[in-house]
Amino acid sequence: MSQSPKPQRPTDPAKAAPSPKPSAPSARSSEPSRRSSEPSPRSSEPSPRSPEAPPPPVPTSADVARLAGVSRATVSYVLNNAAAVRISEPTRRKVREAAEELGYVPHAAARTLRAGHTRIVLLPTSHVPAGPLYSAFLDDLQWALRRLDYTVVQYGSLGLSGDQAARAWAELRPVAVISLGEIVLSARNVATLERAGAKAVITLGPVGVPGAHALVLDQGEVGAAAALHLVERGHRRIGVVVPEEPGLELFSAPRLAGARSVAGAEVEPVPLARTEESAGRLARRWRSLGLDAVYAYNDEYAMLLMRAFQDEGLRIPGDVAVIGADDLLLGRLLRPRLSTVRIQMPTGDYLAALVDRAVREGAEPAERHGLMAASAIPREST
Amino acid sequence: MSQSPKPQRPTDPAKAAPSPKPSAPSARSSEPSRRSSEPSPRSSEPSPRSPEAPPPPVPTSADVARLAGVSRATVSYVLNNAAAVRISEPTRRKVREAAEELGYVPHAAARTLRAGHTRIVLLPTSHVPAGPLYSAFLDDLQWALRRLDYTVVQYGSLGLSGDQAARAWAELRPVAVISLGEIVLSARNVATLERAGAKAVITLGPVGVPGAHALVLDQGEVGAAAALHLVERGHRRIGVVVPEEPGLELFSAPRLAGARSVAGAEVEPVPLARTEESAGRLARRWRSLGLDAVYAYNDEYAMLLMRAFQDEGLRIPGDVAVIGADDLLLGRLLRPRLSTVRIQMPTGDYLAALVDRAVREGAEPAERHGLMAASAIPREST
DNA sequence: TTGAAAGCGATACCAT
DNA sequence: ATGGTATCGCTTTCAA
Repeated sequence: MSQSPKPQRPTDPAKAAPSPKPSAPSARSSEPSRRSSEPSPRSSEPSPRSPEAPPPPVPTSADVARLAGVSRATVSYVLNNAAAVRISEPTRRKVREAAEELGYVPHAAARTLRAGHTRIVLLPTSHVPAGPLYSAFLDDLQWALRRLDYTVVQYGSLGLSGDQAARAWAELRPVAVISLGEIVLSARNVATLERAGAKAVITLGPVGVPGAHALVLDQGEVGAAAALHLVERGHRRIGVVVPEEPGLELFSAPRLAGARSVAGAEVEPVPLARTEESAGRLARRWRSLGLDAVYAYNDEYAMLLMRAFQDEGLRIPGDVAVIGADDLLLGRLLRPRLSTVRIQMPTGDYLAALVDRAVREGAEPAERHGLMAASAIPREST
Repeated sequence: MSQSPKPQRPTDPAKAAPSPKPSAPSARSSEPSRRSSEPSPRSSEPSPRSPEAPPPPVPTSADVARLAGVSRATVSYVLNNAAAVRISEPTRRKVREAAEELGYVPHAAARTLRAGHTRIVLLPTSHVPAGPLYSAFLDDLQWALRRLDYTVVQYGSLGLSGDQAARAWAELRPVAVISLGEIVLSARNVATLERAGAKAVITLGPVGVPGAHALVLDQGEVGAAAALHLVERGHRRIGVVVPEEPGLELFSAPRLAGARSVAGAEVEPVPLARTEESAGRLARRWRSLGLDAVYAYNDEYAMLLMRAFQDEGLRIPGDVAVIGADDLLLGRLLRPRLSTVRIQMPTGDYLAALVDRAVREGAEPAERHGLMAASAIPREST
C-alpha cells in the first residue's frame, strides 16, 4: 500500500514536449474526442462556417499565449490585472489583442477548480411567486450582490425534494445559498451544503432552519396586523382565508395563527381556492357562517372574494369587511378600495451585506427575527 | 524539450503516503490555503462545531476511496453506475456507504473540466416579468429541460450590456442559452457564446437574432387580434396603449404595429404609465381624443384604465370599448368582464426538444415564425 | 519581466 | 473486477 509512486511510464508524456507539441496526442485522450491543440484548423481566416465542419475548439489561455508569443502565466497575469507582478505595457497589449482576436473567454470551471471556491450565490427558485413585491426584492438583491462581485445564479428547483435539491446545489459549490422559502430545508440539507463549502446558508421564510442563518419573516405578524385592524374597526367574528393551493401552508398557517393571537378576535378558518367557482361557493354560504369580517390571505384572494360577495348582494364593508395583504396595485382599483396589510421586506443591500459578512468572517448561524414589519393600510373595504 | 520528465521532487508528495499522510504538505499550495488531505481533523466524531475551527475540507472522491479502501476510479464507476465496468456488489455497497458517511457530493466544476462540456442551459433573467403567463411558461420549460437531464440555470443579468452578459454567460460554458428577450443579443454575442461551446443559442422574442435559433414570437399578432376584434364590433377609432415603463418597447411597438395593420382600424397610440394617476389623467382627456375603443396593451393596464374611465363617468363598452391581453384571472372579476387576447406560447416541451435536437445534432440556426397564436376572447367590455 | 510546472477533482482509458 | 494515471483549463509559486 504505502509504497512510493512507481513511475512505470513517464509521469506525463505530453508535458515532456513543451513547445511544438508532439505531432498529435495520437489516440491518447479518446473520450472528450474534440480538441486538436491548434485552434484554427490551418488557415487564419475566421472560418466561413463550413456546413459540416466539426465545431472549432474553444480557445484556451494557451491559445492566447501562443498567439501573443508569451507563456500562459503571462496571459493569466495580464487578463486578471495581477498586482503582484509587473508586466510591460507592450506585452499587455499583445496579450489583450490576442485574447480579443480569438474571442477568448476564461473557463469558469477551471478557475473554480484551481481557486478552490466560487463566488456563486445560489438562489433556488421553484415557483416564481410572480408578485411585484417579490420581483422588486429579487432585482434589488441581485443588484446588491453583483455590486459585491458575487455571481447570482438562480437554480430552478421545481419539484425537487429537499435532499435532491441540496445535492444538486452543492455540486455547484456555491459560496452561499439564499433560500427564499419555497423549498423547505432540513438541518441535514444545510449540513450538506456547508460540507460542500457553502459559507452561508440563509433562509428567508416563516420558519427558522437549524444550522442556517435564518431570517425569520414572521408571517404571524401579517395575520395579526389584519385581525387587529378588523377588531379595532369593531369586528369580532373574523374569517381567515386559508388557500387551498398547495405550497402556501407555510405562509397561511402562521398568518392564521397570528390572527388567532389577537385579543378580542373570534377567528374562523375559511378554505378557499383561487378560482371564481370556489369564491362563489363560499359567498353563497357566507351568511350561514355568521362572520362579519374576513382577512383574505392576500389581495388576490381578497379581490376574488370581494367580487363574489358583491355578486351575492353582500355589501362591503357594511355586511362584511374585507382586508387583504401585499398592497398590490389592484387593491386600489377595486370599489370599494381594498384595505390591505403592507409587508416590509429586508432590503437587498441588507441581505447582500449579510451574505458578504458570513462569507468573509464566517458569522455564526443565528435566527434573526423582527425583520418583517407588517402594517395595516385602511382603505374603504373595512 | 523532449527530455523525459525529471521528478525533481516526487510527482505527488501527497499520493506517496496514502494512509497516515506526511504531516502536512508544508507550505506548498499556499493560495487555496484550506485543505488538509484528512477530512476530519483527527477524531471520528461528527465534530461538534468548535467555535473557531478552520472549516473542514470538502470531501473529494479520493476521501471516499480511502474510506472505502478502493481506488478513485472504482468510486467513480460506482457512483456513476458505469455500465462498461462490472463492480462487485460488496464493493459497490462499501463505496456508497463511504460516500454517504462523508456526505460526498461531486464537484461540478471538476466534472465539467474533465468532460469538456456541461449540460447547463442558461436562461438569462433581468427583470422578472412577473406575469403569470410567463411564470407558467418558465416552470414548464424548466421542468421539460430537467426531464432531458439538463441543468437549468437562471443567470441574473440585470443591468448588463449585451457584451458583458455574453461574456459572463460564456464563462459557464453552457451547452445552450435561451434568451427570453429581455436582453437583446447581437450577432457578436451569439458568436461569443458559440465559440465558448454553446451548441444552441435560442432567442425567444419579437425579433430574430442573426446566427441564433430564433423563435420569433410575433407580438404583432396580439395587437392585430385585438384591433380586429374591435373592428368587428364596429369600432374604428382605436386607441392603443403604449406603456411608458421602460423595457416594454420590444413588446409594445410590435403590438401597436400589429393593430395598425388591421384594415378598417384608425389607430392612435396612447402613452400610459402603470399608475392610477397616469390613468386618471388619460381618462380625463379621453373625450377630447375622439376614440371609441382602446386596446390597453395587457389586462393590467386595461384594469387600470377601466377603473379610471368608470370614475370619470364613461360607460364601458357603451362610450368606450376596452380590450386587454394575457387573459389574467382578474379580467373575469372586473365588471364589466374584461375582453382580452389570449396568447398561446410554445410549450416548454417543444422548446426543450428544440434545445435537445440542437445540442445533439447541431441543427442549423433558423428563424421560426408563427409559434405564437393570439386569439381574442370576447367578454363584456367590448 | 517571463517561463516552467504543480495541482485543483473527476473520469475513462489501459493495465493488471 | 480493480487500480494507476493522464487529462481537462487555469492560477500562482519558484526559478531564471
